[in-house]
Amino acid sequence: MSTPVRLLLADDEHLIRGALAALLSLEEDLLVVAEAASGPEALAMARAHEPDVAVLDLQMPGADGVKVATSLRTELPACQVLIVTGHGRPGHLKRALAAGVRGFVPKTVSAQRLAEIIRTVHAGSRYVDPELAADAISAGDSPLTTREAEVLELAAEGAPVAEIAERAALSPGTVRNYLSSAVTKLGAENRHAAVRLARERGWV
Amino acid sequence: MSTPVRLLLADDEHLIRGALAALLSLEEDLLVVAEAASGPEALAMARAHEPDVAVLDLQMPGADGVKVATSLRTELPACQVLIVTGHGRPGHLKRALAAGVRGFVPKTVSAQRLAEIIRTVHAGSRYVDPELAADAISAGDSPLTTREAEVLELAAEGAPVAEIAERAALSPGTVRNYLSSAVTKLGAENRHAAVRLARERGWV
DNA sequence: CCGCGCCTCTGACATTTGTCATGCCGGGCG
DNA sequence: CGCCCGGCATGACAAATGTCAGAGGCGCGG
Repeated sequence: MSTPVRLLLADDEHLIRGALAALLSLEEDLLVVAEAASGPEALAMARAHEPDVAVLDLQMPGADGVKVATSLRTELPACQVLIVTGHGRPGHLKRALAAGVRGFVPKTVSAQRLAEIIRTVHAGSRYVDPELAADAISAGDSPLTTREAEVLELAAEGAPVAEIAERAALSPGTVRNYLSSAVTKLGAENRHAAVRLARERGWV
Repeated sequence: MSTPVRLLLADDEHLIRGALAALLSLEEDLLVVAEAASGPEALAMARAHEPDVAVLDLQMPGADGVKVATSLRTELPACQVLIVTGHGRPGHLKRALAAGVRGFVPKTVSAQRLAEIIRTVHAGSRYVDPELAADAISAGDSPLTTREAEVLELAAEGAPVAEIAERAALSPGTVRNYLSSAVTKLGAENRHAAVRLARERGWV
């Protein structure tokens, strides 16, 4: 155990981040070199400190964990990314993995486990929480086409068809068609239930 | 400082709870005597250990922090309740205060501050995060009547009017009237936007 | 006691949806 | 090359929603 693993912690909740930093610092082979409270800040900190492992919260102001991971992938290829999340939605895991994230764990793990996982990730292996993985597999891939997902996303705010049509530069009729097919594919009662379902599965 | 303040920590995120317990234990006058990961568990722990202060997360499985606080109020009047929350919605604060909660803080505070606030609450004072308080004041009271809120809540899942009517034991026409008046009061485009608004303000 | 606000319902109407059939275009694939 | 799929659109019809007017009952405060 020569040089310690240099960590970047990013989470918008001060309480959590501070507590985490303190706990991880107790581990002799881990060293927290930077902390951030938002996506952009995390990126800046990473550039400045070049950590070995970045522990990112999935939901942060500015840019979410996956977006930050994507940027890091090209800017600091040597830095492994580990995503920590409160409520893990299946789709997020998929997106994260696609972005080159090496680890994905829920906040329900203990600090002990997290430390181990950080070491695992730093060693070059991947680690995905078994339960989240199972969810992701059972949820399967999104059956929605690009446009269907796009329209569904716009519908999420409860906007009427006319507004969605305008914002998506589509005819109102087309919007209704997409909405309709999305609703059918998801087996939902109506567009709003469809939005809920798609959200739950992380497809939007 | 003769006897330490006995604490109950309740949060469904292991990582946070553990980290918090460790950090707060560093304070000489604070002692974590029990931990819980859900509403019911928190209640059981409180009964078993009779803590001086209960630090509860707002969102927990089973029963949320406010519900737990309400129960504690009658069962353990000596136990002061402090609510910690991730995203503080104005309405929640109001509900919490009405339930006899003594403190309400966002997770963005530092552990240091939290320790101080715990002491404040234990001493019998109240503490509410200034920013959340400002939000709550500017958001004002809910303009919705009991039934309007009730119906809106049922509508939140995207259920059709017929189902809402059945679940609320009302006639479909009445449901539509309530929905309509709620939508007007909130200045929303339609029921779904109304649900979003009411949620943001913590009125549902 | 009277009025007011809330709860409840009905009926009617305009508008917004959901659903379906149908058509055109363009890109990939056997 | 021909076919199918996805994107895009129209038109038409049925069903769900939003909006209004009106009306009876109940409880509370002036």
